[in-house]
Amino acid sequence: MELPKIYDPLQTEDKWYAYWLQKNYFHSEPDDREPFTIVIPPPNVTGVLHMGHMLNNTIQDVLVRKARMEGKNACWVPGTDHASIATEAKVVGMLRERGIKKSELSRDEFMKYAWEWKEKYGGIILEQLKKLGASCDWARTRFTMEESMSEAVVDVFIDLHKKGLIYRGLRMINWDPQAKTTLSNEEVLYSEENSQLYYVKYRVKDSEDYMVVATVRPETIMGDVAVCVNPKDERYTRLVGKTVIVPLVNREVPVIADEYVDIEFGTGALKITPAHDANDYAIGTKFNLEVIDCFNEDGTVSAAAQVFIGEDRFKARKLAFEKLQADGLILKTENILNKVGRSERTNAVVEPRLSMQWFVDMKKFFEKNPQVLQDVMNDGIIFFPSNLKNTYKHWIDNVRDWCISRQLWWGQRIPAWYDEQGNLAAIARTEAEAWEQYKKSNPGTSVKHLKQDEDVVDTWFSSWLWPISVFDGFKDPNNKEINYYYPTNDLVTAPEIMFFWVMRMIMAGYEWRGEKPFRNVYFTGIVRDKLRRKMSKSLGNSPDPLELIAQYGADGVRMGMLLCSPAGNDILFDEKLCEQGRNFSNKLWNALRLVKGWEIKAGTNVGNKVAIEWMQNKLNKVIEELNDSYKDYRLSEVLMTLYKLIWDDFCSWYLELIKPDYLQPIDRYTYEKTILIFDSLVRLLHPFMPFITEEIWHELNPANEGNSICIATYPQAGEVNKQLIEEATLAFQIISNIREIRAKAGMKNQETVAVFFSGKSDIPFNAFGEKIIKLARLSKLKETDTEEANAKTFIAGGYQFYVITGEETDIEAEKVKLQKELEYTRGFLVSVNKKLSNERFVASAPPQVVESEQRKKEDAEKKISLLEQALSQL
RNA sequence: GGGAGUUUAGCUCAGCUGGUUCAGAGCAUCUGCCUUACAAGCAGAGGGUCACAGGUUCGAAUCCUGUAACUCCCA
Repeated sequence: MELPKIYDPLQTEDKWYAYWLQKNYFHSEPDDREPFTIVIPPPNVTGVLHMGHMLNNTIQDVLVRKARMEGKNACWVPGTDHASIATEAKVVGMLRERGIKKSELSRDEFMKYAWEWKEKYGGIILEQLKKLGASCDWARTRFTMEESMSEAVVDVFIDLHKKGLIYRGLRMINWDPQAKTTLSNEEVLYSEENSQLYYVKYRVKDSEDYMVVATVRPETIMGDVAVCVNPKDERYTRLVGKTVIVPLVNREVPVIADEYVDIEFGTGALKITPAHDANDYAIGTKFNLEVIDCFNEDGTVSAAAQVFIGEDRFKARKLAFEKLQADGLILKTENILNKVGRSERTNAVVEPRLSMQWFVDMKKFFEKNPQVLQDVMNDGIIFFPSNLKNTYKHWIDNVRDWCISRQLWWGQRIPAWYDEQGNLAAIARTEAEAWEQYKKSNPGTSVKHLKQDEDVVDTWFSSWLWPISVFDGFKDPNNKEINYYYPTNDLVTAPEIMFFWVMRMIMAGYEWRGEKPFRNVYFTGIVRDKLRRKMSKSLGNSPDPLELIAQYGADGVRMGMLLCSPAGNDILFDEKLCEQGRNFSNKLWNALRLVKGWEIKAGTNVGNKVAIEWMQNKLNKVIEELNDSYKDYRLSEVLMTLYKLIWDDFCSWYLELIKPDYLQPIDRYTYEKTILIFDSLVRLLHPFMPFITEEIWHELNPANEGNSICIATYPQAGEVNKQLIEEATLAFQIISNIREIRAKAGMKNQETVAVFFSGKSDIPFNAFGEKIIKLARLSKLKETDTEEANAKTFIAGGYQFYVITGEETDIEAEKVKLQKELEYTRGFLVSVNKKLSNERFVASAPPQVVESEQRKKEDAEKKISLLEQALSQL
């Protein structure tokens, strides 16, 4: 059978993925083995795979595949979240295309369309993950809006309310007066616009004095309840505590002082309109001020404003200005640039508006569950990288209550019920239950109907339950699965959602399971482009992952992503990285071609034993290093180490060492050992490059037919013969030195060269003598006690080598070279001696360090004497 | 405005509790090779005042202080 010269991932990847699914390797059921669990950070159902997902899921797959090979019961639970805002926007868009307006639909009708949309498009991203090779247990796929998970959400709401951890309160929201809907922060676009700044006189009561207040929104003057200045502002000290008269409505309001006010901006005096500005609202609350809402929901002036009633807010601005001017209260106007927020959908200027919302009382929650902070701080839950612990603490220390209601339909509807006047009547799952509750506390009520809250809960209010709810831990808190899989092992996610999601999962874990949801949290970086811009759809700077996979193979892309993505660091994505991954695949493939191309003859080539043993020892040594890196989740380091092991040690050294001459067969012993080594290498690499390793693993051994590398054993480190590794390193150094000399002398590859050596060292290289002759293409390698004339020389491992290139040696150049090395080594010796003669060093440095300095000294002295000898003989 | 973080080769990054095996890796660059596994390759080479300025120490990329630039989070 002929293997093609270039590896083609398209040929293998789909084939093996189908095979794995068919064999059900990724499915997990509780059993006696140690569990290894990861729950996927559920991607948004509206999403398509982007580079962030690629990175994140590749990392999870590496961890899961390794655990599976280690014999653990690996379970990776996939799923999606319902993303209320994004999905609702998509559904509205779909309806618009069909000529349907959301406002024409009932809630139930809308939900039908939404589910239709979800069924059609909601699974795309999961299918894409399969292309990447993700070894999820697909039978466990969950969705945050499915019935049982939604029930958990509602129950949790009710439970928190009972515990007094949920309350209803006012909050400033972004209101779109054109669409008459609330907007999330993400749906508001801010831009710099030209505005007028009006300087308005507010008369001081019972005085000829007045204050000047600068505002861009004179139409909100009717809602003013105070004027605020900075306490440090000496211009106004005399006025603090006095009363001023609000123009247009002649309301008497106090002058108050608060640090918040910027002395530099405008006149340093700020009018306080709690109903129409979030900061003003905060100050209003602090000073216990009245709230006067002077707009209706369509942006017209309300009756509460007293004047301009019914006029549009922009018209009212003009009218207010004219009236103020007529009253002689305008000092001046000024053109300024300020940030104006507009609705992403209607482009209407967003109106800050107070509205009743549901909140989770975070402070109380943390008081009840102090482990949420403590367990992270004392590494009960370990963060990678650990410096993110600071950020986590900072967040918790400065937490604000979590607003969980959203003015949308797509999501779990809030289980709150109101009477006809809009008073809260009950918190209950169903109308019947609500009714029963209400009647119990209000016997003989005249209320006829209860109405459920129109809002839904925040999507994060579903996601924070994810590690528990995917195992039905709410429905059935003591079931076999939750007891087995929870707490999960690793969570892999982006640092941006540490607060939105990670912290809240930890909260939920302690509140309802009394236990953390996961042991380790690995924070990936943000994928950026070469210009350090975040990859985003709107910038169009994100490559299509599926196209990348088509071009470089999933293995190539996985490797490209992981090669330079240390935990927590941003990764600057460059297609070149995938190219490197593809090239590596090809390298592996060609190593296979070489090995598979050999004709095998019986017997043992004793000369290869040293190479085989070296490679086995090197392998053991590297496995230890890999384990260390894995322990700290340094996956890019693991991958780089494997890359070098395979490319440099295995391909460049080992295969060249044992490779028979052209068209010559290989001995069975060497062949079999090589297959075993190769087998270990692909098993080590499998978590990173699952497809090509599966393909090669099958090619290496016909006995693997019907089996899979997915469940093959992960290689264990054996003992390491350090001496042998040192000998090999020296031999390779010698070879490289000779090659360099050959290259400089312009020798042809076929030409051989004679090499002599003298000197002694603790590290012998004779075991590799034959191999040096082979790889450096020598005619002979002999010890000598006389000086070889007309030779190029070098020193390695305490030996002096003479390479007879046949070329006239430039003695002067040779002298300069040796002199330079001699000087460097002498300088080195001086610094080492300085250290060793320093009593404080010898006394205070650890003995190991002193010992190694001693060794350095001896080596340097030896080298100096060799160099001096060589120089004197030139 | 408050907080956190980053700054090491042209690029992306390692460098754990200070000690010339600590100044590294990969990519890129340069030179020479189409040597029948691989030109998506082989063999070699060059490249850094470890952001800047002070300090602690026998010794600092590593610890401390300050400065500058950038990034992120919150307001």
